[in-house]
Amino acid sequence: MHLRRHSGVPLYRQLESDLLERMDSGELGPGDRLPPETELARRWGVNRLTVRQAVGELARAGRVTVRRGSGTFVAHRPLVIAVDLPPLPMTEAERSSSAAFAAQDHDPFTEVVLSVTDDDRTVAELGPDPLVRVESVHTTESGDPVICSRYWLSGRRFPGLSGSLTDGRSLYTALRTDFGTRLWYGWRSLSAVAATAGEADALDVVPGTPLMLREGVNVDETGHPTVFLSRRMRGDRFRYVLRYDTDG
Amino acid sequence: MHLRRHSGVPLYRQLESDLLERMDSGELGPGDRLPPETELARRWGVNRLTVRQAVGELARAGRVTVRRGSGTFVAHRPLVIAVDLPPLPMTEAERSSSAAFAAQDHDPFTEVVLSVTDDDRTVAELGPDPLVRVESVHTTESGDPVICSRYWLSGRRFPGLSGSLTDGRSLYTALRTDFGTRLWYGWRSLSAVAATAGEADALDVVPGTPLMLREGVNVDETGHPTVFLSRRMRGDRFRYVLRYDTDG
DNA sequence: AAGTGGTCTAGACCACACC
DNA sequence: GTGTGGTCTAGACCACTTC
Repeated sequence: MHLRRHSGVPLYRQLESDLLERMDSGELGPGDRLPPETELARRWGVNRLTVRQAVGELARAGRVTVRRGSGTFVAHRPLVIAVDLPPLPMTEAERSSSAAFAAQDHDPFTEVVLSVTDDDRTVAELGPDPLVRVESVHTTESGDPVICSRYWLSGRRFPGLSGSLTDGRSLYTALRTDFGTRLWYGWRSLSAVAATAGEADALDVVPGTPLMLREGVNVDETGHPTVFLSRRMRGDRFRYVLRYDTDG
Repeated sequence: MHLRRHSGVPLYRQLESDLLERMDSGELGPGDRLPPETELARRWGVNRLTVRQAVGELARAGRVTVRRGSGTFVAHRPLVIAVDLPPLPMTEAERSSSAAFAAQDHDPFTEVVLSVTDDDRTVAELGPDPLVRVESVHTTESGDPVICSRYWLSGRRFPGLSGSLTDGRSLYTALRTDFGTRLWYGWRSLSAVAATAGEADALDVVPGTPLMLREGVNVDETGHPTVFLSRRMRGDRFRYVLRYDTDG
């Protein structure tokens, strides 16, 4: 690996990427100890503080575990503990996402589609079709970006989707009016993650800021999984509330 | 304000506390610009990097907004957007929290009570009684601390609670066996926050790591709010799953 | 004792925002 | 242009873990 100085990409981000690649390729496995910071600095020809900045980002992202006096270790693949809530009644996806903001008399967000791109990634949930990825940012009335979303859909089922999204319509509106597809909630999951550099940029926060990650699948009328979505919300701006009936 | 060097408390934490106090006292109000980093460094007699470390923590915690080239500003009180889920049936708090881990045949966590202390704080939700605060840490079978919890209860209603918790019993067990109180879910909320220094220490992560914050109230048989709880879970280890019935 | 990460300094240059 | 935060360096000392 070689570092490119003055390339516009900070050195510590390049180091971070390098370490991530090594972890993803298996060169560095879970439980392995990283070389000491002084050694990494020497090997890369950078200052130790620069190394520390890279390692700090990885630590907040949960990819490494730092143990003072002992070393920095590749984190084990997290054993994710899924907490299942009781099944909820299936509701129409678009309508109920607005209905959730009961106190408002209109949608408090402006959604702007940033890009519609072909994606070679496939999502098992949606089958083997080539996917189209839609990226958008939601902004409050006062102009703060607070949500960034990614949607994946079958490119085969929704040909020419990008043309439907150029006039500022939301994805769900386009799917209903141009393709006659109405969507319903399939499942949702909630967790907490650190903002990457790109997400931090879009949401106007510093990298590492806690975001609430909401992933899920929307299904069509026949129950077929149709849209996979991944939404990140500023953790300090959103709160999911579960109320329990106290009549029992 | 004066800084104490070599006091065991890092300088940047002292700066952080000082800025927080000024924000909480109203001396620095929402939207106000902080003095430039160079000015803060000069005024406090520390290096600019030390100031930056303090400001970085505040930024990840959402207390300040950093704008490159323009300044650092006190964040506005976040307009929290509450997303209400449909009401769920009230269930017994202890039983269903274990039942949520359906795949397991036993509770996968060990809960250790760290402290039981009187607290002059009051929680409106629980009434005017003086409160007792219980702190605990939950550990997985492999020994990883993954949850830290705080509970607040009426000290008047549960006198001598600390004596009931010394033998390793869980709070709910103690309340049932020693006080005859069974608890039920009232409400819960979910959001994402940054780990403070203390939480980071308890959960073996670096400060600023995203945690899932779950707050709520448990009620007794009569529906009376009885326990306020605040639980922080490692964001990379927990995932809440909501399933929707697809039979409709 | 040796090695690790944690904190802190002094100084430099750069990119961006605002006037 | 001036001022702001963003990045980076060289060097130092400390606290903790491990042997």
